[in-house]
Amino acid sequence: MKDIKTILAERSTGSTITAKGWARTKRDTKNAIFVELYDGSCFTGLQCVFDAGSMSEATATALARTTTGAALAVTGTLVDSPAAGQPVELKATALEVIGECPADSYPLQKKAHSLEFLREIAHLRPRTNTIGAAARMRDEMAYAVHTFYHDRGFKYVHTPIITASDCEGAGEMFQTTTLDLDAIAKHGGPVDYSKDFFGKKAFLSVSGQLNVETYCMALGKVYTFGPTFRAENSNTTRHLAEFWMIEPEIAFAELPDDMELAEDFVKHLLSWALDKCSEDMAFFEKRVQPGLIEMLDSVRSKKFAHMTYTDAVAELEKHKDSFEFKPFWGCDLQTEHERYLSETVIGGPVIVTDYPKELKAFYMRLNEDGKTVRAMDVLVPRIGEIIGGSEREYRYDVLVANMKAKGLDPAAYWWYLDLRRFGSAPHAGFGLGFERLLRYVTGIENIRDVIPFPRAVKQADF
RNA sequence: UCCCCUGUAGCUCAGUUGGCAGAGCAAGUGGCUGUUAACCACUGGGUCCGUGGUUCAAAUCCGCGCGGGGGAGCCA
Repeated sequence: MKDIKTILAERSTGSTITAKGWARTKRDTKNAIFVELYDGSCFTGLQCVFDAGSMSEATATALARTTTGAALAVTGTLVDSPAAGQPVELKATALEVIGECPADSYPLQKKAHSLEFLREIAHLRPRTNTIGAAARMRDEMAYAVHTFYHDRGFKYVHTPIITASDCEGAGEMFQTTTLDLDAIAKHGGPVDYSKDFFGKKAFLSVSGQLNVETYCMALGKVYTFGPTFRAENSNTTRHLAEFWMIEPEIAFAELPDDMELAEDFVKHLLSWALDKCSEDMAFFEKRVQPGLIEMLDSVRSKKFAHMTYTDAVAELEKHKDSFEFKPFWGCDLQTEHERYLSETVIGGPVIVTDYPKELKAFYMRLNEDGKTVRAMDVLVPRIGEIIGGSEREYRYDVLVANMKAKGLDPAAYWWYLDLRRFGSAPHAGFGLGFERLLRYVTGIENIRDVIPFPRAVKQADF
């Protein structure tokens, strides 16, 4: 059996085919009944036409049971469509209702639903145009990620999801345990983690970076792409408690190499979306965010601007009246600052580099000035920060000093420090939030609508 | 964690100064010479989020609770 994407692509008119899928809509006229069949293989459905005058009684009965959402098998002849709207259609001769879908209780109707409502029926929402298209785009973008790195000789490394070290202090962590918390609560005594599964405290990973650096120092060019967990109490359209992150790491590389990789990567992903997902992208353009395609197209053809943090702050200080938080050297760039830089100052993507060391993580390479580190953030219009990365500190003594300055115990990072003791080399990498990329590409505002089952504060249903 | 908005039919929302619960879409029925989120007509459909209070009278005003959304912070 061919899926609808194949049927529509082949257009083998005159052939007899059976298509299986679900009814999106049924439209009645006196002489003909139209059923739009979709199977998820592509955005467009297959129009099935039933001749009211010549259909069998069995088909008429099945048609009466056909409602929005019903699972169907339709057999007929593929013909050129006499009407506008679709090049071919299925002139149906037989219809089987595989699974009924009672119209009076089925939550999805042939009308537009709000994304808020659809979140409450996450098990049914992939059947809608918007969420279905987002799901196909998610698949394509994941494939594009692997294609990009594989074609460049990067090795895909699976870093652990469970970790016993508070890696980079990148955020609040979820603790994992097999201890009986109810029993411990009854006793009221201190918790003995030596009796826990790993013999010590364990958490879900907030980043694969530290682990992937070990393989970077062995395989040269590596990346991770996996789930990441942050237990932060944040309730926004761009945060999840469980999200997917891509983290490449390249050996014998410095910050300019890292920036070049990030730019190539973003452009590869945008090109993939625009060139290979045009049908779904056309839907996002039409129904989700008009202007989306032109905006993405301009980004992929434009050289990313570069700017140091110091220059960025100087630029922001010229317009300080337009900000709630007044910018000054040493301040963390607020969302309003980031968007102003990319949207107003540059009018496109901009990479901001060389941030004050106090603002960034311990593993970033210290500059000669002793005040800034070789960090980079890629800022894009509408979204703000989409990539954060840096050249890593590969000098043992400087790294240890950085850790101490940030109140970290070097002994806890003994294996990470070993990378600097044995054959250390400059290396760099970055992290890209996969769902943030999907927000950017699809135009869907809320991050909870670009992941099948969102996990956020007080939200772990389905 | 902080600030703001919001909760009324299956969905999206209106509801005036506190005075009989409304519309569009969806559903059901009928019509329509090929429809494209079809169209036209009719019909059915309500714990006004919950709870306590003010009042002759509360969807409407007040307190508390719960849910949803947006923004900030944190970050990817």
